[in-house]
Amino acid sequence: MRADAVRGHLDGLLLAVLEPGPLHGYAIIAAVQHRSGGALELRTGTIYPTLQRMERLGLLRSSWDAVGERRRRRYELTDAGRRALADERTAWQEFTAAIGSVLNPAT
Amino acid sequence: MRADAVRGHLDGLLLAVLEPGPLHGYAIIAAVQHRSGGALELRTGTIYPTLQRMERLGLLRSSWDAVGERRRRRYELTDAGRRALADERTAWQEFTAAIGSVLNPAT
DNA sequence: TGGCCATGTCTCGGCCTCCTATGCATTGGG
DNA sequence: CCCAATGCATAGGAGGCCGAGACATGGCCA
Repeated sequence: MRADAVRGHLDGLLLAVLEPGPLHGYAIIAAVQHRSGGALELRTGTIYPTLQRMERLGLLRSSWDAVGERRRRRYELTDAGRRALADERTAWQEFTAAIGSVLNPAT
Repeated sequence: MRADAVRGHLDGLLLAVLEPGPLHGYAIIAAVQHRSGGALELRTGTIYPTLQRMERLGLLRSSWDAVGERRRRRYELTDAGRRALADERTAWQEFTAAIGSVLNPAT
């Protein structure tokens, strides 16, 4: 599948994989890949700016997580993020219904 | 719904509405809007360059259709276009399965 | 012990694709 | 008589993801 097919749905993906609990960037990529059955391979150049933007919007909260000398940034959902995730799920339903009914008309 | 949400799926939409028979540009927009239940409103600035590109690719064939003094360009699928439509439908299934399983995990 | 790969975060430029705005022509209605 | 709807077309702009690369740590293996 074209890797950039996630365009417009990236926020929902990130919110969804963060729903069960906090993750850091690399783990987010792995979680998306795992939950999509290997189909979606996000790039670091894609998600880091997006995570920062989502934090600016108040959907995520981040903190540094020290693992020995190594540090990694741990992202977790805010309440606004959970609401945004619900909205993304609704929008996804409407989106697939709209495109799907054009692509495969019921008639 | 965000109007530019069709990004990446526009070709499939156009191929799909042309499947039953030839249409001209304005009618294509109306067909997409109708079949999507009013959710998808494409713009002329979006579809005309796309139709030209798809014709260059051999997916469509066009001819001038005279209605009195007015002329309009009638687009129809080629065999390659029908194959491309089948591919788009397969890709759509894989796409929705991938995003959907991340957004709403079975577990 | 030295090097390489995996892990991990981050930035910048580029490009694809769709949008907005605009122009132009014909036809019909108020 | 003018404006709206129909109809085609182009140009410029912008958003969002990608590719490439920089940089640092830690583990493995020769």
